[in-house]
Amino acid sequence: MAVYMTKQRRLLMDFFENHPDRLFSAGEIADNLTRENISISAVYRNLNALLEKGLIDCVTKDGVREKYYRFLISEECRSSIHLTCTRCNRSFHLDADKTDSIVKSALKNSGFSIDTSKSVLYGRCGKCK
Amino acid sequence: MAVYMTKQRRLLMDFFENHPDRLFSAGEIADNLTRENISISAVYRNLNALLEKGLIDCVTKDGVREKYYRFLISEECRSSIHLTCTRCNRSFHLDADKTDSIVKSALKNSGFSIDTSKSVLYGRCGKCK
DNA sequence: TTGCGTGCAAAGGTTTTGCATGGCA
DNA sequence: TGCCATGCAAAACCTTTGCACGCAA
Repeated sequence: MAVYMTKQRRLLMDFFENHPDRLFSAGEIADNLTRENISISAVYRNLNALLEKGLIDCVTKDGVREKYYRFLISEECRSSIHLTCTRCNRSFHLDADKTDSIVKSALKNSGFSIDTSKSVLYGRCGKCK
Repeated sequence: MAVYMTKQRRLLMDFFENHPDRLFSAGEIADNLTRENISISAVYRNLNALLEKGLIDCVTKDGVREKYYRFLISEECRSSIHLTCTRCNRSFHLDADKTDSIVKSALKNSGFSIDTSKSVLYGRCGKCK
């Protein structure tokens, strides 16, 4: 299936590239792009397209109904457990070796294999404490 | 504020007591109780009441809009990071000292203080592998 | 009897979808 | 030109809320 690079998809990808360290809901993204002529349905369709391609990922926040999206750039991003600040929505990463030791420990103790790309730990970052 | 033990609240508490190790969405709970005469709004209102009393907790699953609820029995349940199987929805716990070492490590490295009650790691349990 | 909890239906907010049109390759 | 993506509006989905009635204490 061919994929066209439309103005709207470009806008969305630029947006993510310019904000690599935060989570955004579809509504927030749309708000940020209102001046640029993109409909809310195009935002959602492109988010889902980028999700399928693995360029972004999607998490949910506790007690909040919206889904939140985030750009996946680095290998670190894909292989480490995310820390997300419940106040400012910024994302951090647990050390790779710390992540690794958690994964191994869960596997050894209860046979549970953690999917790091789906796992988010919530709390407060240093600035928002 | 007085609290009445109605038939519906009894049903819900019994349901959680009989399924201590899994996550359920409000819809799933309602489906399980269809024979018992309980409305979906009573399910939601009781879930929120139990939440406030701290008898259950509520987490979100990655990329899924529904909220998931779970019975909180033990101290371990409250103080350790949860592992949840994305296939069967069963819940496990990371060791208390493992949890502790993650929390300390995140704090030391990036000043991030993890809220364990809000944090869930996803993956596959031993049986669902 | 008091007032909390219920069922029902409607409203709320987020996300998806159908359809005709627009625009990339 | 072919067909993917868009915009719009409507639908779908999960959750909350208003209201009158029922029922626990």
